[in-house]
Amino acid sequence: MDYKTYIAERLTVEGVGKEELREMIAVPPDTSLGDYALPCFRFAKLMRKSPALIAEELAAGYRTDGVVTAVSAVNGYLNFKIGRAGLFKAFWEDFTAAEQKCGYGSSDMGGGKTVCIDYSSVNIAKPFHIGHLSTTVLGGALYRIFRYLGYNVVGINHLGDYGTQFGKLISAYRRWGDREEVEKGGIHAINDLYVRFNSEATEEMEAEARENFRLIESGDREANELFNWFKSLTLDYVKTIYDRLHISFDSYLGESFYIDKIGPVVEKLKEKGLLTESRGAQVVDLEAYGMSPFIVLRSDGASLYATRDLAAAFYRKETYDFDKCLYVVAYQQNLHFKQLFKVIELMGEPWAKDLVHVAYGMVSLEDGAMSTRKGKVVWLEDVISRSVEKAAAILAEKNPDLAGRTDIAEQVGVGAVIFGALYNNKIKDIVFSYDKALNFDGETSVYVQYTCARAASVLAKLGGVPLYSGEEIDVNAREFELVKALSAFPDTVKEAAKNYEPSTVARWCVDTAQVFNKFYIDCRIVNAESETLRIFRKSLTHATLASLTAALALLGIEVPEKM
RNA sequence: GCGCCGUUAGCUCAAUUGGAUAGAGCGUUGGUCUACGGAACCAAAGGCUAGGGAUUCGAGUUCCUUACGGCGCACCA
Repeated sequence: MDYKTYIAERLTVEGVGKEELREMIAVPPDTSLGDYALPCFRFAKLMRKSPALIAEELAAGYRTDGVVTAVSAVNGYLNFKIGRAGLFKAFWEDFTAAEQKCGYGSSDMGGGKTVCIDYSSVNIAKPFHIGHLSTTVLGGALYRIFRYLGYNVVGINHLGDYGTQFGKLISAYRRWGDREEVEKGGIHAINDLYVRFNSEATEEMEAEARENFRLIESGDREANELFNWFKSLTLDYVKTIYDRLHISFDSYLGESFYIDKIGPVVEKLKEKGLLTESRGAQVVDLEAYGMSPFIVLRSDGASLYATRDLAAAFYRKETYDFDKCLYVVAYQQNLHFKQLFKVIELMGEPWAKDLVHVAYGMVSLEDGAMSTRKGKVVWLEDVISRSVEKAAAILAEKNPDLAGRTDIAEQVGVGAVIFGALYNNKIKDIVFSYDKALNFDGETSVYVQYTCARAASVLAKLGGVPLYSGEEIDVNAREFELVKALSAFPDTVKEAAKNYEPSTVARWCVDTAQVFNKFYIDCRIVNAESETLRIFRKSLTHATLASLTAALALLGIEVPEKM
């Protein structure tokens, strides 16, 4: 049991539930005040007494024991001191119990409920640029975090595989393309053709492109052969990147899949009387909600991206009966999702409230916005390979005799790219620079991995020493800090899920690594002063390594044993 | 013009969702190894939390307002 729960269960405040009390318990800014604290100000109105008096009365009424050894009332705060002896015991029980299930910090709070996560969602024929990194690693991290909390998770790559751009691509290929060149150059060769078409296109060529797209739709064999070839080249390409980033999906159903599912949804909109005609298009009027109309069908009768999203939402609800459906998409599309969710709500679907737009910030370059058409882009595979090259170079210098250097460089280099994208609040905009992306110093995954390697190295030296088995121990300040940091991990994972914010986990990794390094500097582990202490510190080191490894794994980052 | 988001140390960012003296990293300056990995650790300097108002025991956090920046606002995705 964790300390917050322990304290809450032994407190009685009239009119306040145990769960609410637990939520209110905070960690004081200074350990000398106490280890946990309950601010009593909120009770003042209810009880018609001053917070200071309430805190004093609660302090007087609290029975201390071996776990909570002292309570004190200071300025309206009720402060609790946790007994240093026996402190580790409680943590260790939690830790080992969880280790035997799915790992420390895991939980069954999801109860098998389903969460759909729409993320990464690549466009056919377009290479990955740095702007795609956020949705990919954010989605991947949320996927693993929810799974760790006992949810059934469905990862969906909503492929952009429908639209006139594919007609353009076919036109471009037929004009300038060459089978061998495309096979050799892969997706970048395709992209070059597309870029060229956009810069050289005349009215005539645009018309031809529209015709080519119509051919794809109507099932023309040659057009579809070409399109499917582009599609498979794209999927092969993105899978190599997903493999390196440790990302996977349960579904690759793209926009084209929903074309024949649009009809019934449009019918339903009609039935509900939501569809009106405006400027020749079929729309849902959202003026009453301060939004522009949601266009369902264009004036030529064709569907739009929004229509396919609508059909996809219904399909997902029917197929997976999700408890939540997340869309990990940049905030650029705030309005689109607000409209989409509102339309579903207006259709009378109660699950409209379970749709969540997980919005994140935009990436730009130091000299402005990226532009594929202008060729002003940073490709993701370049960033990854430069990061891995840098890791390899440092490894060759610092640890030239290390076995398996190639794999370790991959773990370190790729980890740095992922971690960099997950460390800050997702809503923040990012100005990409290689300097920052390839930074291995300070608050980085490299620091955390290095800390793990240190821990692993110590553990290797302690092979024969048993793990902790319940002895009473005096815990010093450094050790205590570490136990406290480790104890915070389960709540950290839950908070990350609640706010759809993996950075919470990334922050915890760095904080905990810092605390461990201080402990490591100040406390002898291998040559501890006594056997009891050696067992205890080994166990603490073991728990740190296991927790950090689990936390990084949630983010998609591996931990090398040596580096 | 309207809407949404952002603004915290020189730079990049945190802040337990309204709590006690706003914390880290980078950079700068100065230190620490005859102990387990120096990709480490310690210390110093650096803040009117963009400006102004309001709410209350208490505001970086909530509300109003101004400024600056980003994004969006009808048949692209």
